[in-house]
Amino acid sequence: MIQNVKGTKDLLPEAIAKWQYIQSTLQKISEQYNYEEIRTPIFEKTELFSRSIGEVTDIVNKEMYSFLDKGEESISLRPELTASIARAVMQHSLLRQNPILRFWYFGPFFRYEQPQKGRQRQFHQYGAECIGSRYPESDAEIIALAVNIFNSLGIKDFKLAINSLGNTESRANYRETLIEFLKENENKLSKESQIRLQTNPLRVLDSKAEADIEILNQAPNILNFLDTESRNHFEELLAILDYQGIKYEISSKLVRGLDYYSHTVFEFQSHALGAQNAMGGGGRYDKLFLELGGEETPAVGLALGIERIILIMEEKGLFPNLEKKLDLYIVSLDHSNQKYLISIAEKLRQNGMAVATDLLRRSLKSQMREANKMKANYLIVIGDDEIKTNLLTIKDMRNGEQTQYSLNSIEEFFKKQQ
RNA sequence: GCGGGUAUAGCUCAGAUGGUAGAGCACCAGAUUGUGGCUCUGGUUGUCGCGGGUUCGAUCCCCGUUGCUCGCCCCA
Repeated sequence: MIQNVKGTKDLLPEAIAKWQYIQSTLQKISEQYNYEEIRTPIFEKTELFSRSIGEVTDIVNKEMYSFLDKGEESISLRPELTASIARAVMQHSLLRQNPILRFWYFGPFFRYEQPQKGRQRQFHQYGAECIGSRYPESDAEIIALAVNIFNSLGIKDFKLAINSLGNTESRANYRETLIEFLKENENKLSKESQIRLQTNPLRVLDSKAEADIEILNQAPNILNFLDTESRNHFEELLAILDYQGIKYEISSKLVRGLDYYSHTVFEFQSHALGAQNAMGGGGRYDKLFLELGGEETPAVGLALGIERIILIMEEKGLFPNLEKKLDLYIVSLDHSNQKYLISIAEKLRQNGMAVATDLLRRSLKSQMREANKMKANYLIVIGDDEIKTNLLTIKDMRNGEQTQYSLNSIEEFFKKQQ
């Protein structure tokens, strides 16, 4: 039997109810913050991602689904959306019409990795991007948006880790000092970290190897290298968060994997997840537009992992009762009445009711069982008596009460119910 | 790319020192041929992941392989 591709999942109807619940919350909160939905293509030219995310990052190096199309052009399934949004903003000159843009998105993303808990090859992200402001108010808005989403979903048990990488200059200064420090301790570092020392030294800070952590405790702190501008930005942001009562933890070793971040970086972490404890994260990317060949444009963004949020919500029992109820099930005693039954079902659907009927010519008992299983509120019975008298028997499935009505008065009856 | 665990009915799982398999749930039908839920009765479903080896005989032992899963790396 042909099976789904490794790292992908089918979303069966039971799961869909949860997804719709989450999506409607995401849309509602996004709109409250005046963010507008944006949808860009599932695939882009590979170059867009390699230039933005960074050539040496794992995402670009080994995790992208890339292929040559029939025009011999290298195409990649999107591993994230920030680059696509930047591309769309530049391509349509959106900033000429509006100095500030607020977008949100929801959709599938693709990375070729070994699947494990909370990590798939096709996964889904919600994200928000605030483009055009260099001020910390925009960082704070993005963070508050995320906090509000978690609140609305009932997720309370999480940690907001926050750090500043500073601007290009202070980041470069720190990088040099860090390399010097790491080289002194190179032989004590893990193999992974020794490699990263060459390719992307800042990310050595992220290492989870115990030996590395001990060494890193002695490492220079990035926050001591922020210049005045960078420090002001960070402190102003923290002051806004304090004022809003948003709790955070400054973690000077938080360095996110994408190259384009500068100044603020942050991550939402939860213990409910396994090893993949980040349920969302983001940061400021003031240099991204420049890297992509556009004008320098300050921006800050955020992404949440939907599968991880669902894992947390399932574990904590945060989903409300999402059971769907059916308005009405129509049963017939004799299959020769099918045409009549169908015409009544159609009529009531046109009045806005959700109506189901039996398609297997089953016994009355079986039809009733199915109506019960579908949680139908009402049942209409059609038999010879009903046809003779031109009345319909309607039963309230919740209390078992049964009455007879003409078709017209049934329509009236259901109008009142709605 | 690397390491651990695991694979038996649609689902969750039992099983025997090797003699070709069960339970619960689900599903279907029935319990006064015009009435569901609770209860009761009956019923359907498996190449015991796949390939090879040992054996009179393998779902069980051995080897290989694949899927799933958890972890490393990295990320959401």
